[in-house]
Amino acid sequence: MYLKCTSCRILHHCLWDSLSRTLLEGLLEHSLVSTYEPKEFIFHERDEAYGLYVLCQGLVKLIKSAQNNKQMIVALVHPGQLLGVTFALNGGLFPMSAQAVDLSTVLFLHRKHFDDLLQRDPSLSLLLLSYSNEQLGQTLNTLIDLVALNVEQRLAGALLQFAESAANHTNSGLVCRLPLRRAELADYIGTTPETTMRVLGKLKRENVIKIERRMITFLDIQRLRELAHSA
Amino acid sequence: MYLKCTSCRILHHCLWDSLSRTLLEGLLEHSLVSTYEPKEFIFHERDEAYGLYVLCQGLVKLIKSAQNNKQMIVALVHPGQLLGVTFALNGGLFPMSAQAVDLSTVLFLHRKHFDDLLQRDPSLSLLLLSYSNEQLGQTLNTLIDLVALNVEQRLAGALLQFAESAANHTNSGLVCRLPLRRAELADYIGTTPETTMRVLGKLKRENVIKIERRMITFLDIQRLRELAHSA
DNA sequence: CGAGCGCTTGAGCGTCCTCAAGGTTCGTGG
DNA sequence: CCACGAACCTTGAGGACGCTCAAGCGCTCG
Repeated sequence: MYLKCTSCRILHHCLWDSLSRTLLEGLLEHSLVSTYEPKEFIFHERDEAYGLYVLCQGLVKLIKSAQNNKQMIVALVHPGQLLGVTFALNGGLFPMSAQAVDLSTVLFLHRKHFDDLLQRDPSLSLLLLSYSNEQLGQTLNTLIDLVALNVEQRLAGALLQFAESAANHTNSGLVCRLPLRRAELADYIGTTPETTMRVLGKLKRENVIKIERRMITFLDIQRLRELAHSA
Repeated sequence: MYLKCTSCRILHHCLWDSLSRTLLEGLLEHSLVSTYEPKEFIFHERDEAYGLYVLCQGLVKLIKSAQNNKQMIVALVHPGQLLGVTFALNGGLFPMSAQAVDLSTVLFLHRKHFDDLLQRDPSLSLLLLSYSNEQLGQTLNTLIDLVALNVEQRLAGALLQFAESAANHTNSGLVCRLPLRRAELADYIGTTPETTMRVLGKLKRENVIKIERRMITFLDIQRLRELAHSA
């Protein structure tokens, strides 16, 4: 289900701010848009990287799997961000899979058009380089958190991320929709659903958070920060 | 202690194979060389990245630290490889520290000269991009190993790396020098020195390896592969 | 209204960490 | 050349954190 996307506004923001107008329009002209249902894969680990993906709407998780049917959510991708960074250039393979969490609209640019753009504006590759480095830095943070922090600290950290990205104030505190299900949350912080539940339960009992369905209320965000950062 | 390095041969290999001769010579002309004793730092986490580093001789570890004086060896850098990838371009901060393991010779290229090179040959940035992606892929592998594998599997994997990179055949099996001390080995596979010792002891008792001082003999490398890959 | 999936909680146990102590190697200076 | 201290290596005992397996409940959607 491919459509031309000439009216997509998301590209005018975020990463692409520093690009020239001609580049942006070239991107809009040659790229293809498709939508993905929740749990649908955009690409799989070890797929050949035929091009570049940009998320327009929705939420996508990047996951890496191991043999023993364990997996880890390596990153969450928000609208305006790239998927699969630039493995497309190597003609290489994706090191992880991309799977829609919510209904998502994704823009795809084939490698050949991408190469054209790079020819026209060499500064594009520098932008991508800084993006790739950003990704690397994020992954290193995930890595060190995994060895140095316990589950409660990691969970607190993840919840704080959600709070910062999409929370609304109400009279009882910050409120936002949990973007991930319990099992996904577990994969995100590198633990099991059961352990995630137990720690969530502890936070609820201590009146740090409140959860109803997919909505989470941050009753004591200061306490949550203490839990995330201290020993 | 800076010296001009016009005779360094290492740059003619490895990463730089695909660069033009003029670029290579520009690199040799403008870069500075210094040597580092074991345990000496080349740069620290959160340092401003003033330029690019290339390892000519020796061995360097990239480490990331957490509050609770835990740390993790994020990568080992061998001669011909880059340190700190290209955080230099952002004018950003290093996300990890670089510390010499063995006596090491390191080439430094200031950002301003690096920018000149990028101007002259835009394909350089693509090369760096693929290098950065390679790093990211490696880090993702470390990450998934950490959540999906136990200590024995990770240790077996690390030992196999050493065997592949620098082993000599003898009549009793493959032999090589362990590049890391016990505590470093522990930081490399994300555990404690004590646990590392216990698993090493188990492997010795089972006649999979033999260790004397810093020399390790691989008595049954096939068994080691089984331990690394299976559940 | 029923089936399936997601959520929640419990019991038991295994892996790995912590703390502690003793032995060995290495470097340095007398 | 030897002696000493420091860093490193090695092993033990004990315990905590988080995983596994299992079961019941609730929501949601066909």
